[in-house]
Amino acid sequence: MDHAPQPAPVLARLREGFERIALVLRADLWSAAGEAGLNPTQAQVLALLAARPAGLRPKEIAAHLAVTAASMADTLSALERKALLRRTPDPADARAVIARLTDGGRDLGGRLASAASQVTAALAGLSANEQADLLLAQVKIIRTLQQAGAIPLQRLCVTCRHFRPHAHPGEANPHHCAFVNAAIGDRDLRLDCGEHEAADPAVQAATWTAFTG
Amino acid sequence: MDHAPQPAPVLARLREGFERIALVLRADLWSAAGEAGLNPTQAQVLALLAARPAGLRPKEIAAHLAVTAASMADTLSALERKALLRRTPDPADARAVIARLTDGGRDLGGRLASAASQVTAALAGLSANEQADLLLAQVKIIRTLQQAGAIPLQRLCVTCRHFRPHAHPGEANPHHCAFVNAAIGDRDLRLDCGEHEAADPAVQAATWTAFTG
DNA sequence: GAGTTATAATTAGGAGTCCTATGTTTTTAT
DNA sequence: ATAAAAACATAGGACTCCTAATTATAACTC
Repeated sequence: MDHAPQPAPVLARLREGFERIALVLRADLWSAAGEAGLNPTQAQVLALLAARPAGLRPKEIAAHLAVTAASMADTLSALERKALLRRTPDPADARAVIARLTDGGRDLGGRLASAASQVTAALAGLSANEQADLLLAQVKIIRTLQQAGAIPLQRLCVTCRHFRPHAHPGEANPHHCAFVNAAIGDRDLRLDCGEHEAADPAVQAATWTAFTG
Repeated sequence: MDHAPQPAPVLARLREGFERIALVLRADLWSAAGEAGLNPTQAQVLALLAARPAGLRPKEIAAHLAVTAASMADTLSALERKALLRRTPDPADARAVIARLTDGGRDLGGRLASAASQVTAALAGLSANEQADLLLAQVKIIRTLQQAGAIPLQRLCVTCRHFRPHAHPGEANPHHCAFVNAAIGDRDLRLDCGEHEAADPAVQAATWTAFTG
């Protein structure tokens, strides 16, 4: 009869795994940002806005990074001081503001978004199939989080009106993106596509069924 | 001829996925910690030490959480002020100190480690197979990070001298843990086992080959 | 064994995140 | 028209997190 300590349930261990990896991501961010004279939060804002040429409102940025709007105001002021970002009035709403990167900010943000990372290096050790499965799992998790309201709307292929799941059954790249008019596979799925256009809720549900079915 | 923007390579998108999930983890940590009057860093220390009854040195804690020893001294002082932690001299080294949780700290740390989380809820939406595959991918990533020196030594099954990969070939739980003397499957792999004892490097390599091969 | 170098921890000083609460302005609802 | 709601900013405060310097001990080197 064994009396081993009770192992944590699998869900808790999976969360633990994400937490371990998250710590490395944060460390990577510190080193990449530090070289540019920034801190992690500033770097995250830059990387986010580099993918959003039209800019975002402070409130939206705060939601994406899971901080309050007041905290984000601090960070935006810091970035504005460094001439990496500009806040301009929103013509559509006189209360609001749009935060956009300056040319320098866009440069730096792009570099940060594609900076080398120890996590990226570790991911390279997985096989192509493992990478595809992992991306698929991430898409499922992120979609669930989005549906639960835990994160703002994400620009995922699987919620996009251009996405046609299993349009090419049996082939290596079974899905299709009507925007680029090309066949794509699981490993090509995007998490933040600049061309994303949200499909109708009903269409999204049907797409999801077809995608996972 | 299409001129769509170049999609980020799959490794960058996988990292992006981890970053999204990491943000939710951080938000979860804020809410769980906030109810206890703590902040995320303090909560992480508590959760880490709750699994280490023997305590850890400040330097080790700092390495686990990827901050400097100086920063960790701040946090340990804060926790000591709240009577959740005590620092005692290390008998083996008069320069050093051992940080251990008080009874109250252990209580709280245990509760934080198993607190509800939006990520856990999202993970519940994956099938049992997907969960096992995801855990397996995490183990591979974490082991690679460990080997690269990006994170301190982790107490993984796959580096433990009690672990016998594929000791029961063909069965649902093919592996075996000699410590608890029980068959275990991929979904039972632990990331921070209290009973972990590191195997010899040569044995670790052989175990890994047998495990993945 | 004496002297040098390395290590563990902390403190000091400063920048900056991040919170809650409050205030200001504009929009929307009644 | 008035009230309620929303977007942003500021104020005040706790605390993280960094680098650099300090103290004490340990571990080498000759």
